[in-house]
Amino acid sequence: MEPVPMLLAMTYRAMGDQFHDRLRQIGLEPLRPAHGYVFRFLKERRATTVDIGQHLGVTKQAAAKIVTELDEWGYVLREPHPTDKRAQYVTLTTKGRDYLKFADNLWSDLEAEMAEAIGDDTLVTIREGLAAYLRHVHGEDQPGLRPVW
Amino acid sequence: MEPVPMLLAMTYRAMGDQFHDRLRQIGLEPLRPAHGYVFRFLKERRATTVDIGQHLGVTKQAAAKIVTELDEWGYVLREPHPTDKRAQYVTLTTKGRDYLKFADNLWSDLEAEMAEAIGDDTLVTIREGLAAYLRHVHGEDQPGLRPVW
DNA sequence: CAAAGTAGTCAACCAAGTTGTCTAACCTTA
DNA sequence: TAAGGTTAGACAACTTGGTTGACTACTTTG
Repeated sequence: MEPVPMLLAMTYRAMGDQFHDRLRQIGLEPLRPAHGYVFRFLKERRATTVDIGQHLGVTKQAAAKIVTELDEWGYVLREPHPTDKRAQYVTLTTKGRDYLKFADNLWSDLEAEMAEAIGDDTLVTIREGLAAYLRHVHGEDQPGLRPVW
Repeated sequence: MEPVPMLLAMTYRAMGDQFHDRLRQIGLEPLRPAHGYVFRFLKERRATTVDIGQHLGVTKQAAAKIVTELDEWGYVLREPHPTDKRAQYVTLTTKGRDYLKFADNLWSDLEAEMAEAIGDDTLVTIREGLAAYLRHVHGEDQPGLRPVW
């Protein structure tokens, strides 16, 4: 019997590959997973580079590289922090929000197909089961998002 | 609602981190995931470097590096292929088998804890659900194992 | 107000992959 | 059975995406 993490890794890759394929099929430039996760993070809150690094589970330097890329490509911009002169808030541009919206739709499609393949209730159970495990292991604070192969 | 792949990635990492921590707590040198996956692959079959690369989802050159490491560390050895003079079979040494056995016990422990945290039946559903999805997407041939961050 | 801590940047480095090239051996197939 | 295409493995150069370390400017705390 295969260990659960292998199943997780394979499924992660399978879904990611499909996502990636369809994105470029449509002609939208396929960013890396990290970029998408940054968008999603910024959608809900204002955040500094350090915050982003923490969320992704990488160093602030690595996060800074990603933010710089996204900035150059026009998906985010940096604005001065209102009270802390060292810091900057990174925020989504309209282009960034549009990309996220589009990607979310694509994810929905993929999940719908998954639900069709394995059953709606099964998918719900997977979702909730994994979430529950993460809460159990990590309590409140989010774990690193990056898989570390 | 978070996309499923994020949950997969976070869970993969959470379990992997725990595994890693306990391994070194015990004093056993913690190899990388790829090494463990190679052991598991070799347990069941004789395989060449190319086979291993395919299984992991990397190029044969990348696989060759891993095999060389494992060889130097004494976990595997290469023996001549009986009929094909170009090829070599990679096989587990006793040290390799011992490591695998140990790691498997550790995985069992972790899964048992997971089962306790989220319920036995939930874990079974996750297992079978993911496996079913993979069959649905990939048919018979195994997908690449490496997550590709 | 001094000391310790933090955000961001720069630079050097490293790990783990990639592509490309080559040789020797293998597999048609005509 | 020779010829042309394919394959296993090795070697080398390179790319990617991270790391650690050092430093400045600013902030927080005692």
